This record gives sequence, C-alpha cells and structure tokens, in this order.
Amino acid sequence: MTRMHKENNLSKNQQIIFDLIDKSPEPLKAYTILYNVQKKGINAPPQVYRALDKLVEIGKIHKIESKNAFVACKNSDCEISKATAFSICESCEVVDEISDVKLSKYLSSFNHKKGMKFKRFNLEFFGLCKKCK
Amino acid sequence: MTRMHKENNLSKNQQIIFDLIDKSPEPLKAYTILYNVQKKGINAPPQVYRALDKLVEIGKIHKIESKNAFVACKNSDCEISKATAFSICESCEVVDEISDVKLSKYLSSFNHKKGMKFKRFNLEFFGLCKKCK
DNA sequence: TTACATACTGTTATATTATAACAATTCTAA
DNA sequence: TTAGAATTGTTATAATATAACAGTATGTAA
Repeated sequence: MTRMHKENNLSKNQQIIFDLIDKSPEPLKAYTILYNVQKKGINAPPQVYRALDKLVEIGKIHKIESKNAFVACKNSDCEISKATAFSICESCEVVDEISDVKLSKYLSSFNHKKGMKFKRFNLEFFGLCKKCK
Repeated sequence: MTRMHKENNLSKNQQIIFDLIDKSPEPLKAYTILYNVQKKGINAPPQVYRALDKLVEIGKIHKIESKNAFVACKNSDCEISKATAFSICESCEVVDEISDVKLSKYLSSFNHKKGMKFKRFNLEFFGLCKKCK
C-alpha cells in the first residue's frame, strides 16, 4: 500500500479525486469521476463516493444538489463551506460559486420564525449567464 | 379511459399524485409515491415522474433537492414557486417551506457580479428544529 | 514497542432514483 | 371534426448511491 499523503491532509484517493475536480472547469458527476480515475486504481463507486463524502465534509468540494455534481470550493480555502451559493446557467450549464459577503452574512443570520437554529445552507440560483442571454 | 379532471387543471394522474403529496406531513420520494398509488392504477415510474415534473413546473409542488423528495407548495397558491426556501431538520428530517417576504424579495433582487440574470432560486437551510435541539 | 482505536481502502453486490423509447388515448382549440 | 398538444400506459434500461464485509495504514497512548 502506498503511503498516505498526510502532509496536505488528504488521503491518496481523496487527493486524486480532489485534484480531478479542482482542475475541471465544470461540475463533475460521481461516475464521470470514476471513469477518469480508473487508470489510477480507483475501480468501484464506493471508493469515489467515500472520497466525495469526506471532501464535502471538510469543505474542499461542494455538491451541486440540483445537478448531482461536485465542484471544488473556490472561497478562500473553504471557510464558508457551510454557507454555499451557486449560480447555474440553465442554457450552457455553467456553474459558479458565489462569494458575496453580504449575501452570506444575510443568510447566516437569517432566523426562522419557528425557532429553528440553522447550521448550514445551500442556495442555488438559476438563470441565463452573460453569454446565453 | 376515465375522463380528465380538467375542472381544476390537473390530469387524473397529476391529481392523484398531488393529493397524496398534499396530504403527507413529510416530503415524499418518487418510489414511495409509486407504491402508494399502485392501487389507483399507476404502475410504473415514468407515470409518477411525469406527473411530478408537471406539478413542479406549475408550482403545485417543490422538489427538496437534497432529499430527492417532494412537498406540496404551501405559499398562497404557489405564487413564489420560482423562489423557494426550506428549513430541514438534520435530526428528525422535518421539512418546512419558508415563506418570508423579506427573504424572498432580497434573493429575488440579488444581482450576480458576473452579470447573470436570475429567474429562479432554491434555498435549503439545515439545522435542528425546536424539538431536536 | 506494542496494542488499540480510527480512518482509509478494496471488493462484490444491490438499492435507489430517473429516463428513453414507443404506442395509444384524450383534450383543446380552431 | 379534426389536427396538434398533452397525457397515459408499458417495457426496458440508465444513472446515482449505498450495504456489507474483509483487509490495511496511521496515530497515539500505555
């Protein structure tokens, strides 16, 4: 077994999969990732999903729920990983992570009337990007 | 073939499935719906998904993306169906649609720096509800 | 250094969610 | 009344995700 890459805090599989997502200009789906890492010895879905789960948990990537796809976090080393917002073009499917301090603060301090305490949110905007409109 | 229930704008299958979702205290998944409407002659997944797609399109129901489940719209006959917000308890899984005019206005008028024009958004808050915290 | 707990890996099988494709029926509006 | 649009029914299959189990690596505390 190769040694783990603990110097940067990610295990071997986590690093391979993070690198792939981080280099991708678009959100990647789990099975697209699988096909692309089979040459590196990652052969089965559970290996991909486990790495994805961990990367989401530590904020290195985010899941775009409406697309079942994953993007690397672009916001200052994932400080706001529990407060995510994305813009999604309905035509060309481009996804951008929105980093807007005011928006983030506004939502983070939003209080539910029914007394719920929020720890996390995910916001997905849909529309047409500059090119497509 | 039985006649369609056009008096209220929904087809037979759409009405059956909407009624089920509307009566449910919790979000329903597509296959849970399927199992529950088989006695009414809806036998196959495409019949369920087609009705769901249409109901989402016309704003009678919403999809909770993080749960792949569907809830009836509770907001004044679905006027804001293109601007949805939900609170989700991570412990008991209770989901509530948030109807907060200020929040809705704030997000509807949010402008993306990159010049994207938004037509729609979906916001999901996660935390612990009153009972669970 | 050992031994224990925790995290990670590999693997097979299967569960869950969703759509393609095609044929037929029903509805609606002109 | 008839043509187009929407809906239905059906079979098959695609796409997404997890269960379960066995083994390996790593950190840490005795």
